[in-house]
Order: sequence, then C-alpha cells, then structure tokens
Amino acid sequence: MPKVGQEPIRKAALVKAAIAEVAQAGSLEVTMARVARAAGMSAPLAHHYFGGKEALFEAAMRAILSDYGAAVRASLAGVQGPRARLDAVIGASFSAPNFAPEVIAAWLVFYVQARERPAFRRLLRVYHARLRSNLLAGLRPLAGEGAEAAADMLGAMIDGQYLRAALSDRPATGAEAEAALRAHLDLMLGAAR
Amino acid sequence: MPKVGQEPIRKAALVKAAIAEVAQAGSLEVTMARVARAAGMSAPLAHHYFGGKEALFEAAMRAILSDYGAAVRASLAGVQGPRARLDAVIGASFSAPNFAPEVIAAWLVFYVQARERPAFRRLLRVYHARLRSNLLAGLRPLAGEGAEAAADMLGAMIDGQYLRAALSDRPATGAEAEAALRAHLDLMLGAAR
DNA sequence: GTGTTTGTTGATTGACGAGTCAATAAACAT
DNA sequence: ATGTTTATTGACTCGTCAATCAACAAACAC
Repeated sequence: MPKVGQEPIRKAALVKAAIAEVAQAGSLEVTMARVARAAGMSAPLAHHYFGGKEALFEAAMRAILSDYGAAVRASLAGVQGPRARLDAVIGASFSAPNFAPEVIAAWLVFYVQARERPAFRRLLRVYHARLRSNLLAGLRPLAGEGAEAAADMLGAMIDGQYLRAALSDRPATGAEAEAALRAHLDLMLGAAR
Repeated sequence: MPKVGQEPIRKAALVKAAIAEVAQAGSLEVTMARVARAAGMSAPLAHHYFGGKEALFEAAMRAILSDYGAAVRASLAGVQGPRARLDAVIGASFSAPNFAPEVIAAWLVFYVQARERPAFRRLLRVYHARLRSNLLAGLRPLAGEGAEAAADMLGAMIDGQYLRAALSDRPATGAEAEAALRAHLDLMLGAAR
C-alpha cells in the first residue's frame, strides 16, 4: 500500500486534525495518538513526519496565521483608498474560513500558550504587527494624529470579538460582529474628520 | 505541628498558588504536586482539601471572578448617574488587582477551557451577564437605542484589552488601556447624543 | 487519660502518553 | 536483480502524574 510522495498530504492532514482536536479539547492536552487517528494514521507516523508534539502544534499555529495572512492579502488585492483597505482587512478577519469556531478556538489556545512558548510568541508577534500595520495604513490618512491609538483599539476589538465568538454556542457567522465593527469605524472616522 | 482551623487558610493558599501556577504555565497542565508545593504543603493535602484537580481549578476560577465582582461592586457603591456608573465599572475592570498579569493569564486559560467544561462555562456566563448588565445600566439613559450594541462592543473591547495585556511583556499597568477605553466611550456617547 | 476529630505526609498504585525500535512493504534507481 | 529510499505500524520503554493508603501527630471532648 505505501505510495510515494505522501509527505505533504500527511502533513497537511495532521495539521488539520491537530487544529480540530485542539479546538475541541480547548487545550494542548491532546494526545499524538488522537490527532494521528483523526488524520487517519498511526501515532508513530505523526512522529515520523513532525518529529514531536511541539513541532506539530507549532506547524498548526503557523498554518492558522498563514491562512489568515493569505486571506487578508487576497482581500486587499486590487483595492485602493484608505477606507476600502480598512474594509478589506475587516472583511477578511471575519470571513467564514477564519471565523470558523474550530479555527478561533485553536487560535485562542495558541494565543494563551504564546506566553510561555517562544516559538508561539514569535508567530503571534507577526500577526499583531501585520494587523496593526494593515490597519494603520488605512487609518493614517483618515484619522491623522489618533491613528495609532485607533489602530490599537480596532485590533483589540477584533481580538475581543474573536474571544467572544469562540465561546458563543450559536454557529456564529461573524456577520454581526463585522457589522458592529464597521459601525464603530464609521464613528471613529466621523469624529476624527 | 498540626494546628486546628487550617482548612480555610490552606484552601486559600492553594487557590492562590493554583492561579499563579496556571498563569505561569499558560494552561491547566500543572501538576497537583506543583501547586501544593507552591502553597507550602504536600500533594495529598491538596487532594484532602479539594478532592481533586478539577475542583481546585474550579475554585480558582470562581475566586478570580468573585474578586472581580467584588471590585466592581465596591467601585459602584455610592456612585450615581449613568456616566459615573460606567466609569466605575471600567475603573474596576482595569484596577491593579484585577489587571495583574498573573490574574489575567489565568483568567484567559479558564476562559478557553469554558468551551468544554460546563462548570467553567457557567461561571463565565455569569461574568458576561453581569458585565453586560452593568454596562447597560449606564448606557441606556445615554445611548438609547444603540445601548445594547454599545454594551456588547464595550464588553468586547474590555476582553480584547485583557487578551492583549496577557501577552504584553511590559508590566502592563492597564492605565493606558483604561484611558483608551474612556476616550472611546466619550466618542460613542458624543455621537449618540 | 481515652477516644474522636482534624491535620499531615511518605510510599505506592495504576493509568496514560510521548517517543523509540524493529520489522515489513511498496516504489524507485541502476 | 539488488540496493536504497520512503511509507507504515505493532510492540515496547520510560517517565509522569492523579489519586489512594496507611500511619503518625496534635488538638479537643469528656
């Protein structure tokens, strides 16, 4: 049965399963065997491909953030004008793939872990920096002086909405959260004018 | 050495140590022995007083939320007028004891766990409901129609600031977060007028 | 002072889980 | 054909940890 060229497929399956299992457990207290089985293989294979639990989970967090980054980039492509840029970033942040409960829950778990694990911390720094600079690029022409503060507050609002979505039992389409955020943005920009 | 009337003292010490250790580990993967030793006693004692890991951690989360609740109540005492009420709630949320990094980190861990553990979930619901109703009491006279949405957004902002504070390496006095939040409140209320 | 309650721990148990190893097998190279 | 690389797993090791037990000691009751 063993075919060749399985590595990327199996790695992807493991990462996907890891995200799902971590989200479900709400912590990294998830056994390798469990993740491996969810990905349709035996435990030693997971070790074979990732070398250890740590590396697998790190890959999982990296995948979440890089998916998010890709979505933002795609949403930003071709768009011009500050306000349109802001809308694009917000739209990507609340779009279905990134706002799925299982993704958010896993994201949160990694977020918490970042306090102690340097690798996670670095990844999170990148996320924060990118979000901030994306928001800032749109805000600076519109909000002038207060742009930095506004960007930090918008970032906190997005994170706060994520946090709350992770806990909601309703299937949480992100749509309301997104609308609320846009309304606030209008408010902030209106006042800065 | 055994004295009498130790129960409340030991329980309090265990809860305090549990919060500190959970915050430091960034997860519930903390051994009973570790917590017990941090609290100055042997592992079996922790079991003796709490019956198990689950119960100890539940007590720890309850302690965090009840401390927070007490701070809000104290801050609210004697205050009158909607805006003053809002300021009191915000002030309590960012006051030193509740905004200490170790408390926030532990809070976050419990928050994430709430997805899966019904006991934690219930406790969190109480927190959310209380915060919301406190904010709403202040907002309704000032913001009218939009009060509900405003309360939800303010709640998300507070949670978002907590989330970010948990990760900051600077000692995080919460003062800036608080100021930013108040500024936004002014903005929201000014626009609703 | 004898008995009960409360406090306390060293030693042990039993389970579980990360990581390793040896073995098997398909694909590929030559 | 033969050797090498890639894929795959069952069985095992070794450590860790929650929970229990048995025992000892101080305080209190009477």
